[in-house]
Amino acid sequence: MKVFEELQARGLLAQLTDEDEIRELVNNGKAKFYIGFDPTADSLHVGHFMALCLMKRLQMAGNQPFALVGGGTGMIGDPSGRTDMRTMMTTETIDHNVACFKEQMSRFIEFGEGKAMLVNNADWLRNLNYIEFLRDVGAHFSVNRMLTAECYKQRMEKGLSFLEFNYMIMQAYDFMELYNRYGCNMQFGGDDQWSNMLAGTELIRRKLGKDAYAMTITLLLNSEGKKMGKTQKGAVWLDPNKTSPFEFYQYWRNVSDADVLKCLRMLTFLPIEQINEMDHWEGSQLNQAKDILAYELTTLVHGAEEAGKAQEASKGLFGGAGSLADMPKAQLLAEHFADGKIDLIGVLVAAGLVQSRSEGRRAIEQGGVTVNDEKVTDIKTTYDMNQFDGEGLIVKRGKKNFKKIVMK
RNA sequence: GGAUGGAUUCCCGAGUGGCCAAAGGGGACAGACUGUAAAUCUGCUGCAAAUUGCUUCGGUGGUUCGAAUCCACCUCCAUCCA
Repeated sequence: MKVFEELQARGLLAQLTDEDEIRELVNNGKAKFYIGFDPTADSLHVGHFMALCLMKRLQMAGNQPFALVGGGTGMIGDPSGRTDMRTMMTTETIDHNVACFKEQMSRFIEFGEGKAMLVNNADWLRNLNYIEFLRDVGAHFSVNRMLTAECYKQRMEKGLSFLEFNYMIMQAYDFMELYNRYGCNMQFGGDDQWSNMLAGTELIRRKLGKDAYAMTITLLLNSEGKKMGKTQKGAVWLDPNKTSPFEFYQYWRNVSDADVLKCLRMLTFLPIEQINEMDHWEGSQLNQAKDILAYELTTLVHGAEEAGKAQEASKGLFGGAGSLADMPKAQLLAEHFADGKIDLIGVLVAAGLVQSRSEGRRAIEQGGVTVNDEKVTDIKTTYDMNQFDGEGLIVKRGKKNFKKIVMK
């Protein structure tokens, strides 16, 4: 199976400008394509991960990828798929985020001579001359047409600033710039980028009279139609300091039944045949599929060692077997104690298991807290300092939040 | 620049002088049931030294014994006119 068919079989492809042409180039390793990443935070997240995997797959098939970080477009903010305005970031923040992106990306993609290339659109966007740019590029865009683009629809309700309205033009200009500089004639990206990408192919056709292609990958939505990789606390990050390997593992371990196979297909590098086998799995057997998914993804992002630890810790806590050595820990300091004692609420707060003492009180009163597997319902329970010596205590809030508490 | 409507807790949204830490819904969290899933049911959802106290209804000042609610000014948003 060639790479294009592989992508198709995994359900990754959403929209294409010219299927035959793209298949031809991609399958023969002749494509030069780019994917853009706007530095909206100081770490990549799961959405970016899909795009990076796509890059990797295509690179393995001999194509040349360009990873474009948006040091310039980040100054504008993409209105696509948003109902509210993006907060404006300072140049310092953007540059910092760009640096973080670069570092994380180089762990997934091989950069270097003849391999993948990393470019930053700040290099050509930040110094544009307004008047020249308007005459040169702006003249080729019809506002009437832009307004009909899907990515602006939602914003027509809530309001759209002129700043953000220009985002599409910037992205189109990027595409043309990469075409001119490197002969890059393909752009891939998330499906929400479709109209921005089309703007690029059209600009290239009008300005240069050349053909360029665009292809989008399916957005990873869960069975409820929400973007995956987001939790209530925010995105699932690839940076281990923002989302620990254990949390990362748990996120995928907990996806709903309806989404496991889709995630395996779209996110992992397991052979498609092997995944199709799992299609017959039902009921509790699907639990195994979730374990495979979680392990595979954690390995890809954090390495086999961390994935193994996360898996062991999970089994220890949920399955009985396995090791508890690598479960999340929290340390208490002497200053947490008064007269050598600390109450349970204080422990919960200090360990970060609850946000406030009120929340801790509630959790205990509702029977949601266990210490070393024993339910504690008295909010006045206190502990001595020496109880946290050695192995310490395992404190659990709810079914899935726990920490091993030890003394510093 | 002009006219009108609006800003309430994580989100939507009720509340137009005291009975308001603020209805209802969603989400989140906890419990039961389960397979670390979904669905369902129950509880809970500002903070704390916790039958009490403190801080909160865009901002600042004012009226009042008392303000989310009334007044003034300001900021932001939407719609229409230019």
